Amino acid sequence: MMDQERASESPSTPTQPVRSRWSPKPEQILILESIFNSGIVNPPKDETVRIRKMLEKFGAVGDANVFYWFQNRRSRSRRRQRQLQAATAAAVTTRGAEDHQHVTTMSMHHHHGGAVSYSNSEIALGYGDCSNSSLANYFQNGSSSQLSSFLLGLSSDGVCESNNG
Amino acid sequence: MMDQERASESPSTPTQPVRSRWSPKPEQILILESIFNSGIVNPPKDETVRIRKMLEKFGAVGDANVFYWFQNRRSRSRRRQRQLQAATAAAVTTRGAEDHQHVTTMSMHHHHGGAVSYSNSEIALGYGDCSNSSLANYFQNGSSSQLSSFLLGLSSDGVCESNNG
DNA sequence: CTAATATGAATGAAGG
DNA sequence: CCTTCATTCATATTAG
Repeated sequence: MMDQERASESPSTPTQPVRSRWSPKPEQILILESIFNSGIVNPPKDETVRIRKMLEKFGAVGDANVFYWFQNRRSRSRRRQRQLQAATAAAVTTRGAEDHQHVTTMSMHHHHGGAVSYSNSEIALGYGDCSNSSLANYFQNGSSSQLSSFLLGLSSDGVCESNNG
Repeated sequence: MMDQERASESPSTPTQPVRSRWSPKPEQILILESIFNSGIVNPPKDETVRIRKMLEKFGAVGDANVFYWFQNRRSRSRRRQRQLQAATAAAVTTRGAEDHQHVTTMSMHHHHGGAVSYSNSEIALGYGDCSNSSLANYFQNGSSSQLSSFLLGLSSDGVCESNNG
């Protein structure tokens, strides 16, 4: 379908284990999530290329990888959102029943979904991006200064910022 | 993929350790496997919800859990069959070659062949479903009558049935 | 205690 | 956009 490109790690390098699929580096993940949280959830082709070039500084990556990443990100963020809303609704519905409540709602074989305007609505919710486990201490060693530069250039809309006084 | 409802046991009960991930009860496993062996290996959303509701009678479970279960089931059933097939093929191919060949199972990213509907074709092979160890004696105590009702309602297509004289 | 295994969950990639 | 598949990660359980 949308055969954009292919990012091939160098399988010829025995120094690193061959990966059949792209594994985004922590820095790359940070960049991608930052962009996504900045409101750019569906970057056009041009933007995708720019992003890819940025990511390439931290490891091999192709336009397709970036494209897939955003596509999956959108899809899964939406799914989470729907699930949470459904769960909340169900919780309200089940008032009075102390027994089991069924958290129904899940998007599966429901062919056709309907074009929706996915703007920066569901973003900035704290389902865990900033305090991303090992990601935190990863940069404690000061591995990449370029990353910091990039991150600082982003609009701090809902982007990870320490609210520590 | 989609989010999961984190169906946890009651963390308030110190008698049992909290489970970070869903652990299907024996009855639930029986139901799931029965459904799977009935030919429903990829239940649509509606069916998934129904299944989840059924499972909920035996313990907390979410749609996502059911979805994951079927996904993993399909994937692993296939993988095992593929592995067996590969082993057989290799055995035939290596006739005359005294060299030692170890079933490396390396498939690479060689997208699927074309099979879509996995009905009761690969099922009924004896990798252990019916004679499911502890599952058998579990129900010897007559824990759930509802389960029996359900199991009897299934089409005995290739489902576990005692082939006694 | 550590290694191996089983399996629930997460994610990259692809098809439609 | 949606679903689905293959692979991988994480953890629970079991074997040594």
